[in-house]
Amino acid sequence: MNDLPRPRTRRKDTRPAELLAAALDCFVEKGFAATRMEDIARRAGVAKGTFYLYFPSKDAVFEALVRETLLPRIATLEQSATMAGLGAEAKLRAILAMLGQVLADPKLVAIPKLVLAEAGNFPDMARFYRQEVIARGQALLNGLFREGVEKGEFRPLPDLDIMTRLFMGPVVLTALWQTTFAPVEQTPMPIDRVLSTHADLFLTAIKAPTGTGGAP
Amino acid sequence: MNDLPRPRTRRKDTRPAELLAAALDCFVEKGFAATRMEDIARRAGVAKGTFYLYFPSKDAVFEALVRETLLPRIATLEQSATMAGLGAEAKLRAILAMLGQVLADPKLVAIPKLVLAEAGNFPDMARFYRQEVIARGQALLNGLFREGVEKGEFRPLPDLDIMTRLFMGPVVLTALWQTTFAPVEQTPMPIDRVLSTHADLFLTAIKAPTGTGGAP
Amino acid sequence: MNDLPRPRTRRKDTRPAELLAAALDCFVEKGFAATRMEDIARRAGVAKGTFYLYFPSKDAVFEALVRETLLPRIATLEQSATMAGLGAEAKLRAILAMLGQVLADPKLVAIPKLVLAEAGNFPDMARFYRQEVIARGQALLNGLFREGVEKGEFRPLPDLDIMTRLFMGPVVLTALWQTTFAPVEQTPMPIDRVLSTHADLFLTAIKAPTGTGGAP
Amino acid sequence: MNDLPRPRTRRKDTRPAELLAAALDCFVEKGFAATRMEDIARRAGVAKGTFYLYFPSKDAVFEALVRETLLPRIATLEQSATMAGLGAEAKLRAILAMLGQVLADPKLVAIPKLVLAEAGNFPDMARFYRQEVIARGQALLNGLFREGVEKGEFRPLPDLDIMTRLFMGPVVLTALWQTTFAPVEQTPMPIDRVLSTHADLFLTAIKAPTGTGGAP
DNA sequence: GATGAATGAGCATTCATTCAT
DNA sequence: CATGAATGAATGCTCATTCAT
Repeated sequence: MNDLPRPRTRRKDTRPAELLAAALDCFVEKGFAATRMEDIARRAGVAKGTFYLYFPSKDAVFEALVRETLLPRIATLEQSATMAGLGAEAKLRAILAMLGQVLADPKLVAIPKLVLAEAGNFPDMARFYRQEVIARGQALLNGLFREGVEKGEFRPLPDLDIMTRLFMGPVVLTALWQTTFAPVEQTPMPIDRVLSTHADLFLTAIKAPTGTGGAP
Repeated sequence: MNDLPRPRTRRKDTRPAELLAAALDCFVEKGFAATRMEDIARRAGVAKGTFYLYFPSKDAVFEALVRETLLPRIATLEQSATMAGLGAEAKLRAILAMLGQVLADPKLVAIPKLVLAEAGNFPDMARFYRQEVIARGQALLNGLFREGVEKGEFRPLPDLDIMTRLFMGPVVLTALWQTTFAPVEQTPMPIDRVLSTHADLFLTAIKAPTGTGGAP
Repeated sequence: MNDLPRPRTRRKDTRPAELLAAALDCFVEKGFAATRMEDIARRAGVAKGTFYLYFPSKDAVFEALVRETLLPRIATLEQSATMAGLGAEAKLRAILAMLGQVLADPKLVAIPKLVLAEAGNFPDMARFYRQEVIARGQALLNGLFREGVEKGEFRPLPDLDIMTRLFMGPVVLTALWQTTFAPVEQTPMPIDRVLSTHADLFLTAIKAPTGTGGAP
Repeated sequence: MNDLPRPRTRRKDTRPAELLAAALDCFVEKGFAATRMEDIARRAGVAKGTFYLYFPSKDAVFEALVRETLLPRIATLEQSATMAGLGAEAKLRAILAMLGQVLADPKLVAIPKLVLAEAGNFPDMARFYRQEVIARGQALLNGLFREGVEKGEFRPLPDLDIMTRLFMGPVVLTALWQTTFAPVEQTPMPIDRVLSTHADLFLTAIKAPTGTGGAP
């Protein structure tokens, strides 16, 4: 059909990103295993062989995808946690708001899901994700909870790790929902309301009793 | 040749279950795509061809697996919710305890994860899971929350669906953790403590204020 | 064309030999690298996949070919050398005659040539050939030369290894000729005459002077 | 980027030779099939595309290699045979000495071996080699044997072609050894001793009986 | 001339599925 | 019923060759 041999455009520098984007699209649609190299190539508008000029194997594409896409995101999150103005509560709410934005972007949510789905076949990547993404997120949140407790914002919290997990639970559930059922759903999940309700409930439960104010 | 005379037990009736069990084992270990029919057959102790006497295709095995394994579990959960003695709180705690037991069994948690991972390739199954598992679970929990509110146990809850999601968040997170990182982890997650802390926090936040004022 | 789906004959035991024969044919015709698995399969009258039921890889076919075909031949040679009746000369002539028969069979000569051609890409096989074929041949011939010297048949021979090489030289040349140029040649090389002339010349040169001295 | 300004020496004339040299290196190391155009190009210090400015295809490189490298060598040999001073024996020994030098150079021996290995895939080249190299060598040697017989140096030799082959046998064997097993061998073959012993034996066998002449 | 990014036909290998026994 | 040898479409990857720069 496409008789014209396609201009064979030369753009060594932008190619990797284009290819990763195409790969992500495919992985999101069909999963890693069901995606053929040719799918990715075609979607990127190049020939099959071109892919191998930039990535040595199908696995490598996946790893690059995780590395390139997740790391910057985490860094952003860490920075924003530091800069935030005042209380731990405010910071937690800010983080939840940010996560809400991530959750709204199907492509971004897709990557963690891919990692989960393929963890068994890519143990190295699971480890990488565990250490570079989850561990850093945990440290960030643990720190905020500790800060809140120390400043008297929160009541004493016996196990920070558990708090972190409970805090992230609804985020994870929402992420999964978005990637799995949202396409088939008629009424979309109101991400922001879920997360803000979560913040309200969760903070209510851990906040130090306010003006418990015994009078003299 | 046939050293062990392998009684070739005519157990046409138990076969499907055995095959499904073998399939589950394989899927859990290597994922759906990476599991070969031969793996399943060998694990079940039958020949490759035998499989096709009971299931028409690899996909069919997967679907049967989900159907057969999840439905009974849900039924159990629904029943237990009905029978439970008294308050909504008690029922919610009981459900959480049950889920804790499910979470402790790697095989059981594996199935939802498989569904998630393969939802893209098996839209029918995703729909099935959405309707038969999730929807029913949602209805169950929504009912309990409504009951709690009506009986005055809980304070007014504007959006029951959201409550249900927040309630399930930590359960989902734990499930994912168990199937994905637990194998690589040195210190296991204390499922029960996570869930009981969750119950405490969550219920604290939604319970109706107790000593409401009391007049002298 | 072949609409009838071919009876899918079952013959697990004869297959490997058939496949090796087909592979040898192909390798002889086109060399190892230029032979496609499909060529071999088609020539053996099976489907491509069937090959992998019996050999794990293309390389493995080659190795099996060398092992299966050469070893028995060497064993035969060794035995015949032992049994031979009397003098070293007679045994050497007998060996040459045997080799002449091998040389007349294009398939048999083809294997050593393949080994030579692919030695660079299959160092293991080169080593195997060096040790199992050449070393054993050398030992055999060295022994015969030593025997001849000790019995007074031959004059003292300072370096047996060199004798062995000189003895084998014309055999090797002939082998190469057969596999390389014979197909393109109009007048075939008279193998037997070459070898018998070789025997005459070579033995003339190493035989102990007969009428040793004797004074009148 | 282009750190070394690589003078881009306009040496259009020396290029082909350089490329052939690089190609030979590669072919020797890995064989024809396993050598990639990129290997050759890199070794020659040029870009892949540059190769195609000088040779139309990979096959062409091979053919050029054989043509360019072998022909001069043969010419040298022919000349030296003519010029040599006196007897046929001396000339034969001289030729053997020359061949010994060729045999000591791995690169030179590699070419005939490549021809042998690829004869099946390059019938034209095989024919070329047969006619331009082998036939001329045969003619040369046949001539020397005839000369020796006519001059009474050698005893009558019924079939000169066969003599030539027997004469070349050990040379061929040595060549093969050098290219195939020498790299893996601990004790190298003493080429010169093999060839000089060969000369001694062979000439002993064909020389006319010397002054057998008992006087009356 | 020289480059090297791009191409796509080609090949080894895998695996779900079939069917003669 | 059960088997497992046979099948062949499908897929990841390679590499000779082209051509815009």
